[in-house]
Amino acid sequence: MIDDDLVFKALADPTRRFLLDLLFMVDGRTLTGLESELAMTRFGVMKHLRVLEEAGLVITRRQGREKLHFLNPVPIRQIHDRWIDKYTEHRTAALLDLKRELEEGP
Amino acid sequence: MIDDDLVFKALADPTRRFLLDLLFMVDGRTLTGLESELAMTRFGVMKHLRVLEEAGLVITRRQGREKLHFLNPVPIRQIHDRWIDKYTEHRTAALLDLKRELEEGP
DNA sequence: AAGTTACGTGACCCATTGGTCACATGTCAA
DNA sequence: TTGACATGTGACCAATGGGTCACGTAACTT
Repeated sequence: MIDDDLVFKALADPTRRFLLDLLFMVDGRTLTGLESELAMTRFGVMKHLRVLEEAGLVITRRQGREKLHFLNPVPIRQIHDRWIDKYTEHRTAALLDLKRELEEGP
Repeated sequence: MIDDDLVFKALADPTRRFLLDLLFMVDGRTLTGLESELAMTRFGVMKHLRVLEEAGLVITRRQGREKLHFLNPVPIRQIHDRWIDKYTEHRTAALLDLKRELEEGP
């Protein structure tokens, strides 16, 4: 009941979700590299990355004077498993596939 | 980029997550019924349910003077699909199964 | 050694949010 | 129709959180 709070709080901000999107596309990026994609100061980005790291959504590795950031998908999967049991999983996924199909057209 | 923000903001609060847990166990509950399980005023619970409803995580149906609340798992599944692609899904799920097994013991 | 690059810390300001209360509306039962 | 029950609204207060800045440390380069 404690550490999952960090995960949800971390995901609550759109900037942090965008950072996860960036890492989802290209993993192992550096702070200044990520900063260049955002309309924000380096300090703001650093704060957000720190929140993501403390939540376990981002894993870091130091390399010289650089700090590399990697996306960790495990907490995301845990969110899924909390409110979707194995029986309704197929149903929900099928519903979403149908929804996407209808929105995208033929 | 707009309505998914409501979902994540809604999930950011522990009380609201607990409300989802309650609905995950017993669906279709009423406001006063949910209030009795929380150490909070009815107004606080009402506010939280409103946030969940606007996010689409809870679907409601009026029945006389009562308002029934149901859990909607679709947005949860969408979160999952955003950062876990189909290729790493099995790997992540297997990793979590292993983690649970180790924590629960033999 | 000196300059440059990359990351880090603490304090500060403004906006948002969780929670409560006084008050109000609608609905069922006798 | 009177009273009890279930839900709603608006204002209000304290606390949290996003963003910036001045300043500081560590590492690569020449």
